[in-house]
Amino acid sequence: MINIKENERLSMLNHSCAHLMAQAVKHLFPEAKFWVGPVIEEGFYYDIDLGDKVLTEEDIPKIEKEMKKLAKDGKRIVRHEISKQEALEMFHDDPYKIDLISRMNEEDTVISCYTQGDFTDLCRGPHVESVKELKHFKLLKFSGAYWKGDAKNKMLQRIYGICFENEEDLNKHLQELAEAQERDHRKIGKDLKIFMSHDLVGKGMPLWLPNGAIIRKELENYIYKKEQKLGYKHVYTPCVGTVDLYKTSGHWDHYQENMFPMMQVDDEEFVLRPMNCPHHMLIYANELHSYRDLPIRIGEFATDFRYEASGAVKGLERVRSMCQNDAHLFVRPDQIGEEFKKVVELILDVYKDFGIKDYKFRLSLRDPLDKEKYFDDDKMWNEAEAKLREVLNDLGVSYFEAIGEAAFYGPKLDVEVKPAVGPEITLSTCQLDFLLPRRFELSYIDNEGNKQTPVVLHRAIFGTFDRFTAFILEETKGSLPLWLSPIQVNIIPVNNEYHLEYCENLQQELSDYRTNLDSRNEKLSYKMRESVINKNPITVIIGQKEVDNKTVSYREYGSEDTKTVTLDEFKEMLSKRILNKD
RNA sequence: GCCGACAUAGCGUAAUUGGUAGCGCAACUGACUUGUAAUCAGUAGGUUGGGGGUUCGAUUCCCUCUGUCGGCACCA
Repeated sequence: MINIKENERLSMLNHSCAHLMAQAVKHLFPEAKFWVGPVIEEGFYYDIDLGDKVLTEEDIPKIEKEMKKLAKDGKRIVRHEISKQEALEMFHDDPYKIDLISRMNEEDTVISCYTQGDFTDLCRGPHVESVKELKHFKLLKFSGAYWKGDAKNKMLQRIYGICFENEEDLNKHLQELAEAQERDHRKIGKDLKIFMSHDLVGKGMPLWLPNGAIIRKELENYIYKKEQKLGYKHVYTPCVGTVDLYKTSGHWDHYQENMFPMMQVDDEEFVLRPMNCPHHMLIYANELHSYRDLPIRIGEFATDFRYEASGAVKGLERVRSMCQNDAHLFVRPDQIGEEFKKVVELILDVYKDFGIKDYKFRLSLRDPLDKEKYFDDDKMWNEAEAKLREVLNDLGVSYFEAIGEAAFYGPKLDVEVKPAVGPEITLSTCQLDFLLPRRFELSYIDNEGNKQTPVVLHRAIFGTFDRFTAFILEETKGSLPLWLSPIQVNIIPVNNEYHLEYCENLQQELSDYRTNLDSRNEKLSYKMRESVINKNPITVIIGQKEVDNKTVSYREYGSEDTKTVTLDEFKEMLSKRILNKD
């Protein structure tokens, strides 16, 4: 999918198109006042205050029509540079522009505006020469958006659109958007019977169907083995904890609103756990540790519950009950670099196995001005952030920094990916934490017999099994690799009367694999169609030829060729592909 | 949570300017016994998401709840 922002010409086109849209909106709704209209990866948007007018579905084509009309008039787009005083006068009746202008620094900012016909907008530019260049656009969606991105502010109306150089590019893009809907994990999850939900169970509480359960189990086995080899110790801990547990960790203060409400039982107070760090901290504290024992790596496939905002819930991607591929690494300060490196290497190793290539590392830092969210200890933060940066630079991975994205207890490295529909999500994470070990008074004994506080790395490779499954369904368009596929081999006899017995024996021979024998009284082409629709990776066809020659004929998903091999060759092919995560 | 839209059989959909709903696939029964993306015939399946209101009459109009979708905000 094209990134408009990365292309200079398209950026200019889209930004100009935002102005054209604003002009059209102003014509149709003269009371409109405009906030900002930036270019984004997906095109452009404009945030607009329309007073009491609420945009409807019917308004969008009207705006588009007006835009086309304006583009046809072909007015030139003219830049003026003005002083701050002039700008304040020019936009005196527009509180949004006044807000923007008054925050501009007169000395080092040139204030410019652009005029096209009867419409002038405050803007840095640059723009195309004339509105007549803006002919191949589409308004895509509209919604509410808080002024300045702050939920405490008034909600403005936002219209999204995209503009291209020519009609072919536009149509191609619209086609791609339609195709993205097809790979949405919610659609695939329904079609392939991977998960469901039900009103009676509740929002954001997916039910994993048998096919989904197989995928999840395979993922669990896969990562469990990897973690075992890396010295992780796996544990099981309860899904509830006392309120005091989370008061100790600090989560209660920070996330109470996003936890399921407290349960009072007799004189005790419990919550469904939203994360597992406190439980793991206490497991660490259960023993006295020598500096020689560290690092200690405690892992768990842990079900957590978070009362996510109703508007945030989405398929398996953002849920209220989830299972984390969680682990906490208790390390000495001198081990941070090495352990962190191992986690990043594990992430890269896993992504390679899954063929995930399109991701970004984000170094998530605190916002030093946000004293409310972030634990107030500059020394600790500076140390942690410097350490993390150092580790990343040593590793040589490219990353970008994001202020205000850290956890309350420390900075983190997040891996960001783009789902078929919607904004980027975090898949994997590794977080550096100097705070919780202090809160839980964790310690180890150093080589001089003194108590020291360990450092904790919180990490999740898959993130949650839920989200990872969602992502992998979209990556593969539901055509899962053999090792993950709920049904690995679908066997179709040409004729039940003559070939079924051979098929049954074959199924016996393949008992190490997940097979299905389709013995319904239907035509081969009918069953083949279904096998393809279900995205079975391998469909075996057994007819008289195979029975006579004692062979196996099979077709792979996405191919129309049939290969015929001996049973041994077939088994070897299966085991090889599964081993290679092919 | 906020703004907006939507909710018809297991799934995908049609229709009703207010007179209680059709179709395709799937399911079931029977026939057909099949060589690589749909064999034929028949049967059954709906409180039109829940509740309330307006009305002689509501699936259609209004309110409300729940859920879904697109964004915004949030995301330990």
